[in-house]
Amino acid sequence: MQQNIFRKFLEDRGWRLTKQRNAILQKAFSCKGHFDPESLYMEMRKKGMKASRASVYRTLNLLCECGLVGKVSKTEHGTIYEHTLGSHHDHMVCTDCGEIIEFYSESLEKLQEEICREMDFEGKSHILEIRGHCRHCRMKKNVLGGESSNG
Amino acid sequence: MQQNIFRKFLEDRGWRLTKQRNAILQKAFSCKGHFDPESLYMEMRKKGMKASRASVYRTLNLLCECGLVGKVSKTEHGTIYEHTLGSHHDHMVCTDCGEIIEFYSESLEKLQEEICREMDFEGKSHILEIRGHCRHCRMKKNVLGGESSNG
DNA sequence: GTTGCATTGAAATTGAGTCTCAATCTATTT
DNA sequence: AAATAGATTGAGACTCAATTTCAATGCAAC
Repeated sequence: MQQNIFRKFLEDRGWRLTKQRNAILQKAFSCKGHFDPESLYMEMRKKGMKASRASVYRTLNLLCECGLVGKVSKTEHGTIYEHTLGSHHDHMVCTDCGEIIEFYSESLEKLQEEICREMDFEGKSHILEIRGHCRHCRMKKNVLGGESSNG
Repeated sequence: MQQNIFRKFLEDRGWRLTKQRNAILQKAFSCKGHFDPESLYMEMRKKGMKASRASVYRTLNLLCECGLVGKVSKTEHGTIYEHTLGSHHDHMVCTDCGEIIEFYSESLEKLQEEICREMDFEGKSHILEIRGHCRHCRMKKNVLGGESSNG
């Protein structure tokens, strides 16, 4: 369980799992998929869980270090995080509605390993973001635009 | 040539290819590989090409829109750009020395297209960043650390 | 030359993220 | 229980990339 992992990570450094750190951890893991520090901070305030903005950022960095959460991507409006207890996956981002779709492809992973070998690069991790349009937005566009391409 | 592409892009909108915009375009394309707005701005100042910071950022956004340059990644120290007249490629980033190595794999492109088809996602572009250690840094580490693993 | 925009640059502003530092907490020792 | 030591916190200051503002300027068309 993530709490124990985090506690161990902290104790190894002579640090403690404080109320605030635990609250932030819980909140981060209560999010369905992805989250950003600012929203997390705001939601915690709303729900009366007290932790300062500084603590949120500090703790998220710690959680990154111990691998419990990861940075998905940096947008205009800050860093997007996700919790990474599940298996590794990549992302498709709909540039219309912002939806983030997770996917995983064994072949893709294997292929990247192979490429790294070929290039004599020691790959440790990767971020793949495919940008485009999700089915939902494509359909919406067809309805609104009414473009019936003859081709 | 990039100047004509940019001019056309601007004229389509009733805008002009001004001295500043052209200077920024030239400077961006004179960079070998990757560049960031701040360095570009500073180098332009040094060489006496006058354009304000605002114009640099504004023009880079325009160049992005018309596809002549692209954002490679967002780092702690700002956005990294590249000019994209060459063919598409992906990046390996050495987390030790920061070197960015470009690579291209037809199979990788094909595989991604296939995955998009499977997921019913209309992929328009992608950003793949493999993070790890370049050969150079790996060798340096071996020399310094002297870790002769017996395994 | 005047009208109408586009453009520019200096400076102000925004906003994410980090840092500072005095106050507080917690475990341990005496 | 008091003292000690170090970790932790939060408010707010700060940094820095990037954007916005706005008055001044440029440029084309009439």
